[in-house]
Amino acid sequence: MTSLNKITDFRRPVAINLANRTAASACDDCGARRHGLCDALSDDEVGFLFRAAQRQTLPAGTVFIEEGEPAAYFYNVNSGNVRLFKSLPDGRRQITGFAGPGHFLGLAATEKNVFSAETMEPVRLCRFSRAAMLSMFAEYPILERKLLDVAMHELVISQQQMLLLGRKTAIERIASFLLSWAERQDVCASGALPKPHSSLTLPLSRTDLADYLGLTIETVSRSLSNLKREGLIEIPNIHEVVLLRPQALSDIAEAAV
Amino acid sequence: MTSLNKITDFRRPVAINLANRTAASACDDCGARRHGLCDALSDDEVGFLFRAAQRQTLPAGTVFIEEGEPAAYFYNVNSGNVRLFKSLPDGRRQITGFAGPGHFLGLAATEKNVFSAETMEPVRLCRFSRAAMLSMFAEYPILERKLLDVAMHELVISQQQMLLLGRKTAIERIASFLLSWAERQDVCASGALPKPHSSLTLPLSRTDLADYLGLTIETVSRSLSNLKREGLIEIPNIHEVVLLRPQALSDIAEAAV
DNA sequence: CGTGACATTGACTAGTATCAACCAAAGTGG
DNA sequence: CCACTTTGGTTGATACTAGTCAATGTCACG
Repeated sequence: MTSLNKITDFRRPVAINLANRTAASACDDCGARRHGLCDALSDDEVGFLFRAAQRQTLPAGTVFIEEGEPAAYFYNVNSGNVRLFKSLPDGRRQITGFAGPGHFLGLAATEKNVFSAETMEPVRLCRFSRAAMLSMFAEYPILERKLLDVAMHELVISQQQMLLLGRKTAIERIASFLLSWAERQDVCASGALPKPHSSLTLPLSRTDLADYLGLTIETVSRSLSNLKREGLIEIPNIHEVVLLRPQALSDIAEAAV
Repeated sequence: MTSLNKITDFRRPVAINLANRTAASACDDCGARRHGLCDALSDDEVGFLFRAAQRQTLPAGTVFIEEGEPAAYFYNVNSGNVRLFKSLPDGRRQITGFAGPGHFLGLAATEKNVFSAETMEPVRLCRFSRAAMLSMFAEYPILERKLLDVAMHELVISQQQMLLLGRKTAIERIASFLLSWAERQDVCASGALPKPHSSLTLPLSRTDLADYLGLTIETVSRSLSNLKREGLIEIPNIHEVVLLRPQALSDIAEAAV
């Protein structure tokens, strides 16, 4: 079914040497194989990507895209989480989003990067040069279609976030975040509320949360404490939150009247 | 300017096709013919679009896309300006952007509209059904690529706006807005500041401005007054602002240290 | 067991929202 | 043509949310 022989006949580009693995099997082990761009592709198509990509493994806290620098590469996250952000000269920071396995980075890139990206934990990713992207588009137009889908989805998220940042109160922002994060984690049915007592893991620090929601860490902490005091959530530990009354959270998040 | 410039170059020699003369000449008069999607197309291609489109003329204040309603159509603005926004049940509103001639609407659409659109003045637009869009994509894949560019540019804008809404003070938001609006108006070289005394027209009410910048009309008014008092701007009348010291405005907008 | 990083809580402040008065321009109708 | 109303904008007084500054708490780690 797949033309593995042909694929492995070709010489691989530099990057990390994956020794005696074939492209397809290497990608099979990848956290992104069934997500995002790669999910749109067949095994031999993904093999093409594999050969076009340079694979990288980065330690936590690495800034691998820097706002203002020439935008040389596109990235696809294989494992680990990444924060995307913009900064002001005086240090104020706004996190514009998070990217996990399968997420494609570089959509909002012009000649210069317009945002920065930093690993939140050890991260593996595939890196593509501009030229590689070109040839991939030429070879597999479906990628373009897929990227358009991704971009449109990003736009939807962005607009939600603009509403949150521009018009919601602190407690509403926290409630909104908890619900959206639960959805992201559960991949539950669209629109459905997470079931009560569903526990979610926050790989984010309070600082990240604050910079994502346009608040300070103190306000984030206080808001979470309020929700706890009101019995809407439980906080077993710093990186875990249990949603006790998702409906009540939703009422707060959407400012139900 | 737009993101994938190097990848997507749509300029083509203009070829007059007699078969589509009607369409081509009709579109020639259109404010959008040399912008956005239509700019990517030759005359006969645009003729195809012309036949696929339903043309509408709407009075000021018409909400023609409503958040939550089934997303049946895509739109291309021909003349006039449109505001895009999201609302909370209690009436709070966040304007997520404005669309003028040549702007394509519907990028952030899933099955349901995720935002609303309202005409700010009399508006003419081309309306496409979902089916029409699909057939257009099939016929002219270049459209998809162009849409990707548009979407990517929108993403860049969105991220800037998130930084503004999440982290900037009132006065910084106003300064940022004035500069970006001047750029939009002048279509000046990227990064260049508008020259002093360049006058800009704001077709927006203070309410629109407030809902776009995540402020109240009072704060907008006060911030403008402050800038006037400090001699950075002049306000000949409600809908006109003269930038006296763009550099000073820029220092405020970007929080220069 | 001490140290440092991160989180929570408290006291106070600042910036923006709210409420209200006032103003100017643009209708509207006698 | 001129009062009267309406609409949108500005300005002032006050309230309140979230920010700032500071002390305390918690946990992981050497």
